[in-house]
Amino acid sequence: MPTETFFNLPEEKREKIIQTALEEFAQHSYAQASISRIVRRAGIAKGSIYQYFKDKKDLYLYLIQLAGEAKLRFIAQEKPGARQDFFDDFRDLLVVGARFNLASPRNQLYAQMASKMYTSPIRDEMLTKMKEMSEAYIADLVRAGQEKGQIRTDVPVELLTYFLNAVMTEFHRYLAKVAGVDPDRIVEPENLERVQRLDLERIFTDLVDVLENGMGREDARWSP
Amino acid sequence: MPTETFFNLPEEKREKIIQTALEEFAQHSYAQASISRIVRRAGIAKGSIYQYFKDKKDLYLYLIQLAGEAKLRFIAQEKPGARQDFFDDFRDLLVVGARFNLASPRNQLYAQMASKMYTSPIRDEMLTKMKEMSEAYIADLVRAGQEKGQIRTDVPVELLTYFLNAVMTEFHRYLAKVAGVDPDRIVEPENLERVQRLDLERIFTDLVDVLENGMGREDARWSP
Amino acid sequence: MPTETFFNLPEEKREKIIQTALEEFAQHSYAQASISRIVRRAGIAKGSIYQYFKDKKDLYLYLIQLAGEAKLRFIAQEKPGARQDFFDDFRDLLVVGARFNLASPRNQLYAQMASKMYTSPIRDEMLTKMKEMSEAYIADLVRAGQEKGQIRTDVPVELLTYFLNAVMTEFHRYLAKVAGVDPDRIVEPENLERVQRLDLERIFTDLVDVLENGMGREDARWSP
Amino acid sequence: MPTETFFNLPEEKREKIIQTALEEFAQHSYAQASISRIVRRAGIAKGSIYQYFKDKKDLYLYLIQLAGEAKLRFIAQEKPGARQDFFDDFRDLLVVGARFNLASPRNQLYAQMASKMYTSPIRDEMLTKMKEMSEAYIADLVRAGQEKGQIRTDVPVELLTYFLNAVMTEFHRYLAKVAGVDPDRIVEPENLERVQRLDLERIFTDLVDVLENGMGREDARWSP
DNA sequence: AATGAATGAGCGTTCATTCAT
DNA sequence: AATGAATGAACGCTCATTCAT
Repeated sequence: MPTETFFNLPEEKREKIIQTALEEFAQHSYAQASISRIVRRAGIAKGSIYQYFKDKKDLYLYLIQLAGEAKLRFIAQEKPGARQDFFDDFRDLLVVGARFNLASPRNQLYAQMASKMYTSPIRDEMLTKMKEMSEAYIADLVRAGQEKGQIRTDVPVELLTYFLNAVMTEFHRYLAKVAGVDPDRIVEPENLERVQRLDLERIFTDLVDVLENGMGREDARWSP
Repeated sequence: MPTETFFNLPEEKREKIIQTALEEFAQHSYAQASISRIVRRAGIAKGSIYQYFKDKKDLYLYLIQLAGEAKLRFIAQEKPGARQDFFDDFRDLLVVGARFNLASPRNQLYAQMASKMYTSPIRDEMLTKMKEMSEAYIADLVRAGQEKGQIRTDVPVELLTYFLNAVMTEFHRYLAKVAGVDPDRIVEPENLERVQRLDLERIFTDLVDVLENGMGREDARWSP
Repeated sequence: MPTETFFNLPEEKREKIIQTALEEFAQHSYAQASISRIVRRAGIAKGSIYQYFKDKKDLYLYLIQLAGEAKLRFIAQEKPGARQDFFDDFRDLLVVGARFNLASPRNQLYAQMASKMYTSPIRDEMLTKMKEMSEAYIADLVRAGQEKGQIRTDVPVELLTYFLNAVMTEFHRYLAKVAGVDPDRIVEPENLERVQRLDLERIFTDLVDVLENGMGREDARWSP
Repeated sequence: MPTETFFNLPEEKREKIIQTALEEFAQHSYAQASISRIVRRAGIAKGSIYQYFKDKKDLYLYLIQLAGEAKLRFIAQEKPGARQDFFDDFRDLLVVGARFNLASPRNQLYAQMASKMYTSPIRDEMLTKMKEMSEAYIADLVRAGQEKGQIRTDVPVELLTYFLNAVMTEFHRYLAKVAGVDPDRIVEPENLERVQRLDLERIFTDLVDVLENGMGREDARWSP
């Protein structure tokens, strides 16, 4: 995590550094990301970055953390309270997640950083914990859904959780695919716009419908 | 592709090189994978690797090709012919895929290499073709399933394809999870064994059941 | 061209680097010149040279530029203004050129770098321009000489230009020869001294006399 | 010099090796010339070249020697015996030299190899001797010319020798220039043709006329 | 606190040459 | 005699990190 020095920096400078670093790490893999490029583009001295962060890894982890926090904050704020129906809730989750990503270019960067969590070459306790938390959250939802009698109980909860996870993880690729956009260049404004123009409501509805029929309790399915 | 020289090498040496290179490239991203490390661990001279392969990229592509071939060969041999039912076929696909991965540590490496196909920083005709083929293969299956009246037609085929893709892509993570194993260390023999001890039949059956109910045609569902 | 960093270096260090690099590039062809050798002999870290110059080519071009500038500065300072007679002017050119080369070992290095201009494997705009300028300069002199009626017009101007060029290009070999010195080791102080002790005035006079009789207008020749 | 083994080779193979090596060394500087490329293009084993030549240098020197010999043989055969007039003789020398170069692509390669003699990075006794011989040859001609009263004696013989040398050395550049051809690509057939189409007779006549007036004895000049 | 010069291990790649067969 | 695999030093260059000011 950053040093005290970093937090004493004038807001603007701190922001510039974060923005630049986000762009760098979103665009490149951890190993390919270049500290030199970051300081050059942020207009600060090479040595300074090491006054703010212990090393490359430290900066990287901080960005992921920031991303996670931003996402959580957004969700806490935007997500309607839990409703009665699991699938409605899950749909809300997807909607809010997508809205987060599309809300601003910065959020797209956050989204990309957050997704690195799962494939990062860095072994780190914090990452592990975040990963576990997000998986546990889904698992809890599923379990609650089962208890409310909305989710079938004849397959293990882990399987269903994995299912939902897979769906969420790969979702942005689907959107990119449908929008005809390179999934790795989704941050670029024109690509972002294209995705925003999709009929997301419709897509979500279909998606959740598939899930509902696959995962829902027998008698809950296809009753008109 | 490798030089003639490489194929003239004694089996054992060739094998050592491939094994070492597979481990290196499976463990690291393309950019991070180190030729120096490979030769050091394979016990050959730095110059030698360049007698066998044009350059790093050449070696990398060869490994992916090897992986693809091995997988195809396995599938051709093990997969029962197409049956009447889409979901039975898809289940076969998963079963055979998983059996391939678990058949040997080498196959696990192959599987990891093959999966790089989708995220490789290398733009190469062969890779592109392989990727397209595998995506088209799933889409074709889905379309055929719809024609046979086994798959619902009220959601776009792309959505269903994406679904299946997500399931396949993330599947090995699920197995690792259930087996209580670090997904990135699945190659290690003891981890491999743990996964092998899972009741794969049961897992597959459940998984496909979920899919069948989510994706199948209305009247095909839940018929006892 | 060098980075700002380079110019911020303490004079002495900068000088050491330039001197070492000049020696390396003067002694070897571009391809054979070794950055490793330069840094070793200059006593700096390998990475440092890349803080000062973009790459090998950048360093090389800088040295040539330095050489060109030094020579021009010297000429501007030492050369008497144009006189009436072409051959007097050309003699001046030779005199000043030779004086430049012999003024210091450094200048000898400069002279060697400058001469690389003509045979460099590097295609570079600056080099091309310098080459063209120097060729055009001679051609202009010749044409002016013809207009003033001092140079014969019955042979093509290109032939005469080539003549003068050949004379200038090979001149330093002649001096070396007469001084009994290896032309490739002219930079070494003792060799330099030997050449400096030659009766240059006499040599120039003879040389220009030959040229004047060969190239001058008929009636201008041998008039006592 | 080559080993006995080399001379025992079938004519055709030996020829192939020489031709390929000539092309390589003519096209690249000594350091840039690549043994690997030579053996690849000559279709022989890497090790073989070292059965024929001690090392790269040995091969290189042999090629220069071959070139020198070929040129001498050509001259001995084609050059009219010494005539009365020095300048006629020198003109013959140029004519025969040019004819040699243009006689065949192979001769162009020889010519380029021979010219490397003067700028070679290799210090070798043979080279030194060849260089000295060719300089001495010119010097002898000049001295004889003076004795016959055809060359002025009021400037040192070395100066005149240097003059003629410069003229000969730089001559091919002049031809290339006039023919509008890159001097470094003169070997290529189309460029060779362009040079061949020049009015060489006229060029030689002009050139020697300039020399004659510049170097000839006073009373020999401009007598119609 | 900020600077930016210095460092040196490491990279992929090339090459002439050697050596076992 | 011929082969071609093996070698390893050397190259230009990059990089995260350190350190003196």
